[in-house]
Amino acid sequence: MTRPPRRARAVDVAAHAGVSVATVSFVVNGKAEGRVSPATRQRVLDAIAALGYVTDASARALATGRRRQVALLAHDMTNPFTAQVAAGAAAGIAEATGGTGHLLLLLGSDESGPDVEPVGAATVDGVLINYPGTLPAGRPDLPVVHLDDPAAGGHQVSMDVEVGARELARHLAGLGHRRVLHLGTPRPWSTFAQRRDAFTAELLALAPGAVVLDDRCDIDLAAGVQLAADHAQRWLADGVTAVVAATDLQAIGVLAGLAAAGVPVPGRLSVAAFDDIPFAAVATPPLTTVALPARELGRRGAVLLAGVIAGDRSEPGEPVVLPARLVVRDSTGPAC
Amino acid sequence: MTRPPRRARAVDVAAHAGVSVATVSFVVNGKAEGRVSPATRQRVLDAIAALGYVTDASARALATGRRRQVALLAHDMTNPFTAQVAAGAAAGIAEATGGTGHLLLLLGSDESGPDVEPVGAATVDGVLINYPGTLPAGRPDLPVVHLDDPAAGGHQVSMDVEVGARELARHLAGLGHRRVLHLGTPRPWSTFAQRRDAFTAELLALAPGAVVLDDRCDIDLAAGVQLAADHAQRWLADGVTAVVAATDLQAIGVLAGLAAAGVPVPGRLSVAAFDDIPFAAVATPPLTTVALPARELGRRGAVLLAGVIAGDRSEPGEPVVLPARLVVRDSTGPAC
DNA sequence: CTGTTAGCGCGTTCAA
DNA sequence: TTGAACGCGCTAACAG
Repeated sequence: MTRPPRRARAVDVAAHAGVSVATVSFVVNGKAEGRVSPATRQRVLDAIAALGYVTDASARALATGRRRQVALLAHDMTNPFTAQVAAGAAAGIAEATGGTGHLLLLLGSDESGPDVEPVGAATVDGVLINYPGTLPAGRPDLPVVHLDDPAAGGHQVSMDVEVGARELARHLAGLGHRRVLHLGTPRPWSTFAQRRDAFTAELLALAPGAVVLDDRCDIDLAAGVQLAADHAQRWLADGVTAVVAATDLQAIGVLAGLAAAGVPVPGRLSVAAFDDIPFAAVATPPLTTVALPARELGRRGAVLLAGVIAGDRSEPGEPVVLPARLVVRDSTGPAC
Repeated sequence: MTRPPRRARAVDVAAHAGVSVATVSFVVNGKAEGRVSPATRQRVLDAIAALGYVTDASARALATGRRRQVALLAHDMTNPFTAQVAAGAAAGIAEATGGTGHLLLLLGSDESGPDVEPVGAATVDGVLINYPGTLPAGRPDLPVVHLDDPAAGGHQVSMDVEVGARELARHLAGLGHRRVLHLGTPRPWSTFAQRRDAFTAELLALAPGAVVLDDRCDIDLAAGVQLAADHAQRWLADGVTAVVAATDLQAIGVLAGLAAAGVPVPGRLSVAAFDDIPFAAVATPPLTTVALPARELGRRGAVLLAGVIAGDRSEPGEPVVLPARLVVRDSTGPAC
């Protein structure tokens, strides 16, 4: 058993400061108040600095039962939206624990979906879930916060996707669009169903004769490009004047595919989507999209999770719903 | 001290199977061969399944000295290139440890830079570094692998950025460009310096009278847009016919800024860069860029790190250098 | 082939 | 105000 060379341990600090390990523990954990004299405390602090002592996370976890780690489960962190959620979650964790404390652990950085084994192994105190999957059994009461999954029970923070979808429907209806293609995804996420349903309902309400057709492709650039290249002519033949994608990534791909196919946007076809990732603003043409606060989603989720872990609120309160709003840019125009 | 309700422990499994904890430990860790009879082994396996037992990661880490976690230090995983590196690293870790084992821990998901505290706290067995920063003291011999940092010592995997840069120089020189603007970054990364120097050297070698001007901006879309909007006219006035950015992100921003300013690309100005993130292919016009294998960089780095941790090779061998190649698309054309 | 037992480093109760 | 001692769950010598 090769073991890394010894770092300073609490015993060493204790010896160096001429106190017991208990005292060291107290000052390290901020429980010195009324238990350790200021002078002693300082001696311990000096010893810690001198020895470069850092509490061993594993030992502490074993002793306290808290890992100081939380996981963010997502299916693909290569997706800009997910990356923003993660960045927000990291910020939220730092914020909620005072910087020093829990840290963020990303699983499933790939399309293959998260490896949830660590969750079962009690590597984490809680989980932020941003994909519809199942947790490993064996940890039934692990604190969990669902992100952007309105259908999930329990603690959750989501976004007012419906409001945004309706705003988009109004925008398009006002532009005269009556036949729009909705580009969904093969993934059964409740948020996507919600986007589609709210959009459709509002469009039909505003324009009774309107028709919403359906198509779908994976959430990635290449899939969008391919789909548009293959289906653009059919869409046009079907009388479609606008396509609404579930995500910006798909829409940006579609934009590229349409450009390659020589279909003018928004001249011949309007394109809109959801998310407002940074690339949406620099697409050609700049993409009209329902801006979803990804970063804030992650941040709020992390703060909520930290609260649940700390025991602030064990009962799932009102789900947190973040605002979404339509950002009109140049990819949408009057129906032709 | 509130403690989560008890999950099954090794003792429970042992009791359930009518064996000792040692036996349980052996079968759990795959060391049953020649020590535990197949029948006993099966009994233990059944007990594990029945009880839903999962080894506690903290306890195991404390006992073995290995955390089964590695960290990837990066400054912003919101950057598509970084995200790919991370995805590759996750795959590499899984590959090197047989899937069940080390997991990836991302730090510094933000622009603020990584929070290296966990490294000091011995939360990880090794570190993958993708930014020029310092590790916390106190862990002098922690296994480290540098990614895309040719100037770093020790174990490292990088990319043949120089070859790519020279190829780009040849491409541009062949197109008649003699005055090109190099768009660098404020960050002192050795890889960026290398990109610039190799490009410049080759261009001057091919076209003795050529001039490479300098400008710089942060590695993000908005910075590129802003810079182009502000400086495009000056660049043109200076006789610049091509701009080479250190990263695709900057270039894509520049493309958008140029479009807004009404400067035709590649008609009036050619634009090229490094990385080949997925968005480069769908930019308008599609971006000519030096493709850098981000995913493979992460994967190889992880595999190498796993090897170092396992003790396969403690001496930094030949640095791994991955190939880079120029991908010519439509953003570059003849100098005007 | 299987069981016993001593740590791993830290947190915390209890006694001093 | 401080120190001694036990337990967290697991691994791995060492006995048997």
